[in-house]
Amino acid sequence: MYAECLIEYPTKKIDKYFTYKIPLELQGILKKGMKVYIPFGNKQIQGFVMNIKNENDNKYELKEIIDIVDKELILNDELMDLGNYVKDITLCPLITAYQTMLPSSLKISDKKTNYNFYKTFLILNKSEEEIKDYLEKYQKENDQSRLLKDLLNEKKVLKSNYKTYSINTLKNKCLIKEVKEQEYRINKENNPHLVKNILNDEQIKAFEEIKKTNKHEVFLLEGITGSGKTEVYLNVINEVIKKGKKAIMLVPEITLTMQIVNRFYEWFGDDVAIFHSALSNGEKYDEYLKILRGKAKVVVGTRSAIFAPISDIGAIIIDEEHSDTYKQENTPRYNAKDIAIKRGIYHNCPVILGSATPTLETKARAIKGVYQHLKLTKRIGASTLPNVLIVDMMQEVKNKNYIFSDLLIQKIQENLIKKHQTIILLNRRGYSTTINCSACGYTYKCPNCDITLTFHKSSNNLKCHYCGYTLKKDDHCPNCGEDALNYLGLGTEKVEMELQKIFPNAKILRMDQDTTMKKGSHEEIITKFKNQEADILIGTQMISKGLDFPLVTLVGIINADTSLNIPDFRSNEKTFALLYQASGRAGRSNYKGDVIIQTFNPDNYVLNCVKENDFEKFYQFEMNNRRMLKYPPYYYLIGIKIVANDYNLALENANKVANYLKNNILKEDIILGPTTANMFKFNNTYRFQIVIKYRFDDNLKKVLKEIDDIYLNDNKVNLEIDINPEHI
DNA sequence: AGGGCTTCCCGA
DNA sequence: CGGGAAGCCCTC
Repeated sequence: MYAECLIEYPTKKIDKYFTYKIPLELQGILKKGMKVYIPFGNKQIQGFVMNIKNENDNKYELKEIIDIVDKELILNDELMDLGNYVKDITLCPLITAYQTMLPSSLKISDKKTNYNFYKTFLILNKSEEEIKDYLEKYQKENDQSRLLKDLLNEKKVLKSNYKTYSINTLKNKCLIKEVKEQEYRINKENNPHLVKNILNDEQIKAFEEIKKTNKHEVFLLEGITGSGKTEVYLNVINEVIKKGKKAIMLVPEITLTMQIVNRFYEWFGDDVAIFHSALSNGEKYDEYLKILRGKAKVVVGTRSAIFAPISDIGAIIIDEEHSDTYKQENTPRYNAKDIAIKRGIYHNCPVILGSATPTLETKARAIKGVYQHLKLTKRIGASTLPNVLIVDMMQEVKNKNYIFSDLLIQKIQENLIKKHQTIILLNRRGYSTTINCSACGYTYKCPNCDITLTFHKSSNNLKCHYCGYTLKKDDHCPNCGEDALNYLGLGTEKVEMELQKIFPNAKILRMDQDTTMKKGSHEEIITKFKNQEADILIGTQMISKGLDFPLVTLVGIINADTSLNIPDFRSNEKTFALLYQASGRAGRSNYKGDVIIQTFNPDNYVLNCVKENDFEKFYQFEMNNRRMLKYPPYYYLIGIKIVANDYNLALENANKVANYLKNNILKEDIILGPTTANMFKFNNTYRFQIVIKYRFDDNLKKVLKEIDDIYLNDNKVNLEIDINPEHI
């Protein structure tokens, strides 16, 4: 017997099968879809079994498979096929597709404990009698005996309450062992107070439509912020479970979505498995096995959870479907929405895309009838949509208001008096975005990347937000030595300091990448704010998503222009979604909410659509732009990046690629570029970009593969092909 | 990917 | 002629 294997190295150069002999003792046990240890060249690596066959048509002597990595870890036929699909739509090496599906860790010893989603407990590993005997002989009163006595009384104790030394000693004597339990796990039994909210007529209608379907169908659940989409999901999944089937629910980012995850635990308790990249390898492995063994009926997770190895899928839900986190930005560059639909077809089950601000592609398909369009137009309960005001910062600057407008200050003041809470959004971290010298014009720039360094006052450092380069700031200009450094631009850190100056008694929290470095700090900040331990929360876009703070009645958006000015075809769409979502944080209870948008472009159409809370109007406007500029959903896009350490080499090859495309693809296809890519110089590599816009071209993928092959053996020039890119 | 083998270029 | 770097090729 022989096995055809893929090699663990993710390179297109060796993206082919290697045949190995299956030793007798593994025959019958080894299955396709398993990982194995194999000799390769002069070392031992991992392989992935694609096929098992009786005949060997190779002429040379074959090597033998050494062992199976994990007998339980095996990919089923659906997922084996899905790997080929991922390769086909993203042009990645096949092994990369399987590596994304399987938990990366294979060694259970890899487990990291004490991660915030889990707690580690200790239990006895011997009978109570044996422990009592041991204690009698031991005769000492210390941490070790205390631990054993506690265990006799309580059966299970928290590891963190005891000294590591005592634990290790007792573990070595095989008297105790460790078990890990999920911290957030709420069993149905322990939680009899589950409140199933009563659905309103729109929610019922949406739920009934989805429930009714007995075939694969894609639904767009378009519901304004606060309209109760989650309750619809919960009911759908409940129905799926009743039928003996299972469900996958994708969320954009789990740390920011714990409120939703907790709601899932309330409904489904132990039937829920969570899956996301912040889990340690050991934890991922555990959750994966739980799913594989059929112990999980609902998988909640981020992008890669779409590959969860469950059979009998009854529904796939993608919450906040417009979120760009569903597109993977490195190989394999897949979009979880495509995988969801592929799996939906396989399992003959509905796929539900939910959002208040769906992508234009999704909305257009819903309007065309490709997807079934369900709408939630009313906020649940007594809450109403907030009142949005636009403030012209051009006028404010004349009054020397560079950061906060008079109106925003006044509203914050009122809120402080009323003991209501305020959220301030600024989509840029750090203190100031640029430092320059007014004497000689010197600007601090990253030596590796083509951007200015952002100043972080708390650490007195200048940081590159691309590559992480850090530099200590000098007191004087490093170029001319003058004491003339200017701080330009604005970040969350500065907003926090300035606001504290204006309101010295207000309690202010800041949430951005710099304050959430530690695991669990997201949760900590959110919980503090929710418990009203602070009056004002300042943050970047991470505070705009899905959070529900009943007492927030004011949202201030500082410099709404930043995201409008990003040179990307989606910048309008992203801006609308960000501001609309942020606005949705205001007035989620009985109090009427206010949103203040500060901008230098008060007449901007997108901002005015936000002001009017009118997604429909925005949609019409932006569809028109996209049609005229030939962008999705009217045209498909392909992005090709040409990357090299040398500027000229990159440019030269970018031109070569463009020429090759011109000669080989349809005349109707549009080729843009080569131009410098978005992060033109990044980590000392130069990046050029070509964009293809096309409508119908069956031959295109073949041409892309050809180009890809040309650069296979070039180790100076790298190609990155992104099919249906999220950003260009 | 990574190791080994070949080639090629330059100083002596 | 020799050494070292760069390129090329192979791995079941």
